Amino acid sequence: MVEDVVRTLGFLCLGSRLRRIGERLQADTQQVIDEAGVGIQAGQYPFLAAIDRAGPLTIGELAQAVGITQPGVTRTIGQLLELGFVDMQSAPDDQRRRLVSLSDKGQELVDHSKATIWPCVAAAVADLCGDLDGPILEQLAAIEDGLAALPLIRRSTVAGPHALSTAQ
Amino acid sequence: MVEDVVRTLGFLCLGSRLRRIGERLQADTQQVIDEAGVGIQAGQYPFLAAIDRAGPLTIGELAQAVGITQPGVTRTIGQLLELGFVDMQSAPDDQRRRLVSLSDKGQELVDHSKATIWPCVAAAVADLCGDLDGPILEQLAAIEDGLAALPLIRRSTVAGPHALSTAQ
DNA sequence: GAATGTTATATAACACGTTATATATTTGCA
DNA sequence: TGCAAATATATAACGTGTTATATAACATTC
Repeated sequence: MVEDVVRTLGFLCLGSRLRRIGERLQADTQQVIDEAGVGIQAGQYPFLAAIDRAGPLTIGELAQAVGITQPGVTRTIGQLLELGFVDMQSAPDDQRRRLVSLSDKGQELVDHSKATIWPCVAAAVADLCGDLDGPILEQLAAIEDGLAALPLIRRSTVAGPHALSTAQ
Repeated sequence: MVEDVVRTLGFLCLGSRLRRIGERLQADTQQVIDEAGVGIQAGQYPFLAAIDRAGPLTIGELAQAVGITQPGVTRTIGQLLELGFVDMQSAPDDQRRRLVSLSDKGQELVDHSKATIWPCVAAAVADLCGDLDGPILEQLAAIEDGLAALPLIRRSTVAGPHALSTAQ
């Protein structure tokens, strides 16, 4: 077995390491979402949550809210438009701004998710790292080891269309 | 100003958040590398470091060492081959395996980096988060705030070809 | 020892972030 | 008023991760 250099190098590779763990966590979260039978990508949720919390937002405001650049927002909102979860219209006072709002279908998805998937994911992640403390490198090691020992989806129980096949 | 939903949602968006911080850290690290006049990508360093530490490694071993999937390794090693930092040859006993080793130029780069860039990056990251403690969400908030207050490159001092322009 | 399965790497297609730049609208000032 | 600058979004090109699959070499089994 080859040593994990990214872990060994510590602070020097912290960027790579955070990315790597984030990708792993998002992939695991995606499993929970798929399990619940919701046809959406994990990375699209923050956009819907932002609009749900703040009301209709422009592309630029969404970029601030979600913390990515404007072209990334434009693309993801394009997908959510295709999927019918959001609507977009020009702001009446400024034709450059596009106001993005939740469609009925989008609001339903958010309401359903708030009641089922989101608490489960949050609880599973909290189970993974909620009690951790101490230096960040040690916590990250614990998170990686924890995910290897028991993936996120095994730490959550979502009631959904496929619940029977996964309930233990 | 719009609220940062990814931060607000806490454990629910931890994956997105780790990715986002990791990307930011890597981009900041890239600035330090560029400043030092080394023509390499931040994400390529762990590959060189792995071979430096363990000796020649196969594609599969590199995937383990760096913690990404095999196609990702194949691509990055292709780039490092183009750049002349590594050599690749089939293993004598098993023609399927490709042994990747540091070229003279690659070994020089690693030796130089070990003496200059790497300690600076590690020190800058340690300055950012070395003294942190407590729950991970709080530490992540401190890291994001810290980067916004003083980017990584302002926390490091690299002696390099452009040192004059950046020394304070 | 030829067929079959397994393993290691390469390639293709895609996801989703970035930077750089184009376009459309609004703002501000001579 | 009309034109230059600023702002908001869209688009293009790229980086780097993923999964799925193809290919080549080795291992096994009858």
